[in-house]
Order: sequence, then C-alpha cells, then structure tokens
Amino acid sequence: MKHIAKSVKPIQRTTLATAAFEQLIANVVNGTWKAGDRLPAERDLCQQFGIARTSLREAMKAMELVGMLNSRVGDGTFVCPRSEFLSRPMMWAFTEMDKTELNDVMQARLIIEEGLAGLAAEHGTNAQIDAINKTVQAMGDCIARNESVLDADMAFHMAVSDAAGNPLLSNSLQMLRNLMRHGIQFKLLLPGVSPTILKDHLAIYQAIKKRNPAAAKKAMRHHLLETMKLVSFAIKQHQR
Amino acid sequence: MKHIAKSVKPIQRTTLATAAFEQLIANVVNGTWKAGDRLPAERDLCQQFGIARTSLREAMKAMELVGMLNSRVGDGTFVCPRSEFLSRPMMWAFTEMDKTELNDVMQARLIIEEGLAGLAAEHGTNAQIDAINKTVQAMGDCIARNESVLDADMAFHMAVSDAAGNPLLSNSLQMLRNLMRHGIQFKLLLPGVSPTILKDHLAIYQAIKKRNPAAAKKAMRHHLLETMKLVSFAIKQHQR
DNA sequence: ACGTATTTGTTCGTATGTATC
DNA sequence: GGATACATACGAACAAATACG
Repeated sequence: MKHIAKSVKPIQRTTLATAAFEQLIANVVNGTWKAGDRLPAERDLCQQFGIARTSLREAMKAMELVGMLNSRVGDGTFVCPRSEFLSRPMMWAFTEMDKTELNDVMQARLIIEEGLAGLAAEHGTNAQIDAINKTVQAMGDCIARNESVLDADMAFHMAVSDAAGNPLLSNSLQMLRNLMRHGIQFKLLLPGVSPTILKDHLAIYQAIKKRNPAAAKKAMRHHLLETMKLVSFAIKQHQR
Repeated sequence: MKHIAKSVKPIQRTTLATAAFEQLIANVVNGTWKAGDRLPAERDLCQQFGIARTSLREAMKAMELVGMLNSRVGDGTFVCPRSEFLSRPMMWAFTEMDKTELNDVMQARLIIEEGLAGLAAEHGTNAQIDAINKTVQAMGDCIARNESVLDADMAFHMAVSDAAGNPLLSNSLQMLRNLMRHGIQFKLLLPGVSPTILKDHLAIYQAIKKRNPAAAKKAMRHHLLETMKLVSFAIKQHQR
C-alpha cells in the first residue's frame, strides 16, 4: 500500500540527537555562536531544545568529535575556531582515502573555488580585492624569508572567498579545505612548489582585479589542477 | 599553583566516550568492520568495552552523526561507506542560516550544478546518460497529459547528478534544493513555463550525450539563470 | 497474517569529579 | 576551605520500530 500520493514529502524520521545536532551546527556555522563563545550549560540547553540531557549529550559529543565544540568539566562547553573544524579524526580518513575518494573531494573543491573566483571578479569590492593582493604580497615575503607559506596560502583562498560575498560557498570551501588540510601540508613540503603557487595566485589576483570572471575562473582552475597533481604526488611520497 | 614544571605534558583527561569512539574508528579503518557490516548490539558492545550504555551511545551517536555509522531501531548499527562521511562537512556548510539570502542559495546551486553537468559530460556512463534522457521523455509525457512536472523536473536534475558521479556534490546539491524547495514549487505553478523547462533539459541532455562539457555547463547555466529569474518573479507574485 | 524477541530511541534519578571564586 | 556550577558517568526503565519464525 505504498505510493498513496506521489508528492508527499518523505517524512524521514530523525532522532532527537540528530535534530539537536543540526541546530548546533547551524548556530556554529552561521556564526550565532562565535569561536571562543561559551554555550549555555547542558541542563539549560536541553530545556531550550525540549529534550533530555542524554539526547543532547549525544549531539554535543558529535560536535566535539568533528572539532566544533570543546567541553571542559567544571567549566563549560566552548566553540572552537573554524580552522579546527574537522581537524581531529581526519588523519586516518586522509591517509586511508583511496584515489577516487580523494578525487571527489578535490573535484568538489575545484568547482566551488572556480565559482568563487568568478564571483569575486564580478562582485568583489575594491577593498576586498586589495586584501587579496595583500595575501599575495605576504606569500612573496614568506618565500623570501624561507618561511612556511601554509598560512599565506590559506589566507589567499579565504580572501578570494570573502570577495565573492557568498557565505554559503565560503563555508563549504572552508570545510573542504579543512578536510584536505593534511594533503595540502604535504604539498607545501614539496621542494620548489612555493614559487609556482605564488605565480598562480598572482595570475588569479590580476584577473579578478581586471574584473574578468572568465579569466579568473580559468586561472583558478589551472591552479587547482596543479594542486591536485601535487597533492596526490605528495601523498604517494608520504605513504611509502 | 600552575606551571610546576614547564615540560611535563598535561595529562590529557580523556572521557570514556572519547576512548570508545577511538576504538570504534580503529575498528572501521583497519577493516575489522567493513562498509555494510553490522556492529554488535549496544548492550553487548558496552559490556565488551566495560562502560555503561549511555557512554557507549554517546560515542556511537557521534559516529552516526558524522556519517561513519548508521543505526536503525529494531535492526542494528551498520558501517557506512566512506563517501557518506566525506559528504557531510560540505553539507553542513549548507545548513539554514538565520538570514539566508535566497540569492546566495541559488548562486551556490548554479555553480554546483554547472559543475555537475560538466562532470556528467566527461565521466557519465552511457547507461547514466540514457537515464537522463528518460527523464526528459517523462517530462514530455507529463506536459502532454497536463500533469505536474514537479517530479520529472526533480528526476532530471537527480539523473544529471548521478551521471557526474561525485557524491559530495550530489548530496550538497540535494541540501541546497531543500533550502529552496518552496521557490521551486512556485516556479512550476507559473503558467506556461513547463515547455521552456523541457527545452532547457533537452539541450542539456544533448550536450552531455555529445560529451561536450563546455556546452553542457553553458546549457545548465542558461537553464538555472532562467530558473532564478522565474523563482524571484514567482515569489514577488506570491507575496502580493 | 500474527506474535514475539531483538534492537535502538528516550528519559529520569543519582552520584562523582573538577574547575572557579 | 567552602560554595557553586559544570561536565562525566552509571543504571534502570519504558517506548517504538523492525526482523523473524
């Protein structure tokens, strides 16, 4: 006796913990609760949600596992900085990830970031585009001083992301980058790649500066295709 | 009375739940439990671990919420395929925000779906591409019979999504579609739009069939830009 | 087609350890 | 030291969904 009506939305039964988890994620991702903020006490929060403490705790533990929350006994539960999201259990996920799965992640990142570059060229304010330039300069300085370019690399992509002005896409990129962080680190350890990255970044910046979305997308695509090659190479190196 | 000695590592006080899901993760990654396998029942497992059921449940639930396990009442708990786990972070980024601009959602959808169309043209199997064609035919039938094209429309986009073969992007798109579900319904209520949609779908299918990613992306882009216009128009109509 | 056993979902009460003031 | 606020942990009980004979 299925299919009584075709278009009834399939009410998927979801557990209380799942519902609570979704609420928690929403509050953290959309910035209602910012990094370092302290959440209401478990006893208060479960009252607000209208569920028992046990159920809420299951959701909180999951948030802790993915690195979004941090609980300390006798103290409280706090929101972690975004850079820590997904950073904990991912070591295993990455080293064990097989080639097709890694490819899926990078493909997704390529598509999102290509889109962001286009949007940045279209809608970015001059100030936001200057900010991109600053990160390019900063990376140049890092290379000159022979320092790690990890932070500068991240800063560049975040600056482009900001200029695009779409928080949904920015958030998703941040998640994907966190997911791949270890691979990116390996990539940056490869000798002689930093100048190449810098050149790519510069090209992307210039296309955005010229307000040329197609060129910006193309430059970003080129940069990330290079990255994909480097990351998979770096991981192979690292595994042996 | 802190800092008695600088170099002693503060002993990480780890909770039972944390310890439990370290065990769980270990069993999953080293292949003791493979994707699709069923775990021992909660009551057995907590005895094996020597902890209370509530503590074990916090770990199990956390694993479930991040997409590593899947529990069904009356049945058991099963190991998920890893793509499930890898999809989650990107989906979390697309959770409801208090001030989610419909425009941002549609922009994100445009970018993802454009990418999916390109991937489908590149990597889709012939069978998958045939499946796209079937949905186009089905929509034609619906229009001929003057029925709602809502399901056929959804089926088309799902089929393209399948052909692209990237679960991360597919799942994320699903999330975005849920966010703007209301808008889509409005669109389809507008008189006379169905034939236009059908034409768009056909063009997209043909480009994919010809294995032309650039054309497929362009056609999808055109289709979704039309949709964006229609949706915002429909919403304006609906509001007055 | 119908029970019954199995399994997860959910709640409550209670006790304990820890941090802060 | 004492008071307070908080997370951690346990066990018991019942509800609800599913599988299986």
